[in-house]
Amino acid sequence: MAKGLTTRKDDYSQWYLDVIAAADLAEHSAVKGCMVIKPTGYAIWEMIQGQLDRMFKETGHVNAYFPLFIPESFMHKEAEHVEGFAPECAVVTHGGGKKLEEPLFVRPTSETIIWSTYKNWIQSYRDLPILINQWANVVRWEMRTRLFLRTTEFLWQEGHTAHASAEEAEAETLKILDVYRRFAEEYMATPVYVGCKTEREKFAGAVRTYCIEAMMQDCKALQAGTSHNLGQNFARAFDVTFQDEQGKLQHVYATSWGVSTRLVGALIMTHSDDNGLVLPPRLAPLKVVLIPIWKEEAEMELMRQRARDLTASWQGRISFKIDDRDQYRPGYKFNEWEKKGVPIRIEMGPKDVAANQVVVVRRDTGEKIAMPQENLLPRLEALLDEIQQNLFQRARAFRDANTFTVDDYAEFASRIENPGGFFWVHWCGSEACENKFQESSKATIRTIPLDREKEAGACIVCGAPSAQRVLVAKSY
RNA sequence: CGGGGCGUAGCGCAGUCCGGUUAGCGCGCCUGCUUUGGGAGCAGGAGGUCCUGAGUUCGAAUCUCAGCGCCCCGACCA
Repeated sequence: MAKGLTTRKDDYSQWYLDVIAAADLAEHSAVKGCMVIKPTGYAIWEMIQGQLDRMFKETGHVNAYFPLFIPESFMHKEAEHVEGFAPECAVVTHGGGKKLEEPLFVRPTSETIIWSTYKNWIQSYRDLPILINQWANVVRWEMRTRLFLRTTEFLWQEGHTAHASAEEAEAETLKILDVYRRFAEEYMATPVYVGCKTEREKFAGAVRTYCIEAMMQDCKALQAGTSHNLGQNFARAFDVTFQDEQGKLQHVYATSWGVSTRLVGALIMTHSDDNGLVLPPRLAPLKVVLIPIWKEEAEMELMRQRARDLTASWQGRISFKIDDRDQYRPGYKFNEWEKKGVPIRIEMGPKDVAANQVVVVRRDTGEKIAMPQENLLPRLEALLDEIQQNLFQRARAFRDANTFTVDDYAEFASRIENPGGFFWVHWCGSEACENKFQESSKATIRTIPLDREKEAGACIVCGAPSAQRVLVAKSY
């Protein structure tokens, strides 16, 4: 293997794959389009899961689990849904050596199996709301796959809620959108734009789809999470009704929302550099690695002991590791932990022990800081916070520097190709004009923003009146 | 499904055009010694259905035919 990684400048896609290999996150499996998530990569997913799970529970949700298999007839009950998903589904036709009476779809998403179940759970407004999340795997037979960003099978969470009114469902959809935004910004240190998808881009079967969109270091957009207001579509398809307080029978209102292992890909492409993975401290499974250094064998046990003494009080307070392997030299270890994205490395050799200090190295900047050994833990915790903030600010500065406001179509078409980036443009709302964006460069409307000031203008394509700008970019 | 490329050791590759000793190189791995503050050095060693099948030939990694698989570029997508 080459000593260094492919650089982002030379070949961004190859760099992405190199980072995954160097950090030992995942590899291709024997099954086409499916990946093996290795322990180091899975640990990151567990950090993501842990925090999101807390946030879901704080907002009143509970976890449950529904089957992997969905009877074919269920898939066909919601017209738009089946049209959108059927072409990319895996279907089981045989079981126990016999052909099945009815084929079973491997879930591409669980709306249908869940709403067929909710039918039995809901009779009265008193049964509502239902606020359920499930952690699961799903399968979508994609034509082209990329590790973490798009694999045939992937891990995700999907929330499926049931409500008594359209207003309540909309409030839930937006509440989760805000959970996703907070998670992206405060934990992933990834700034996102929040907004609404166009009719063309919305989820198959939804009334409205909201999303968070992030910018990767190649200036392409990545949809990092979606929250759908499903209206009464699935309740109608599965005939799920409830009696309201007036005794009137109504169809139930629904939402669904999800984020996936794609977030690991987002993390990689937001922060990592040409030396490997860079992880935001809050999602780093391992936050500190301590590398004792010795010259002679006699020093080895001494330095190991000093390392254990130094960290004795850290147990249970911070995730750390002492790398005292004797078969590798310090330089090798420095490099290895850099590739793996550990936020803080501590070097401690005989010179440091003599000076009663350690050398602390930041992964985000490479800066080396001498720190006294006394009271080290609080200093490290403060530094982790600082790294977390720095990564967020760095990512936001990058995104802002590559986001442009444009009012002329020719200028847009030229600049989306080179240098690329995010573009705020006026759009009249017609699908014809929406398709036009794609002609120039495969760019699409990523989102109709929620949190930006409205501003009247003229559609950049046709000149018709526009009430606000939308975000256009090339995407993953 | 269209266009391109590739299957040789765990990984990356050379050898294939023009058939011929025991199939080679780098990394990694194992053993030993010397090393250890930014990817160590030396010595020894282990590891191969050359993608599969059939054919041509005295002889096939190499030539022929068929098949399988994977990767990259497009259309589909979290």
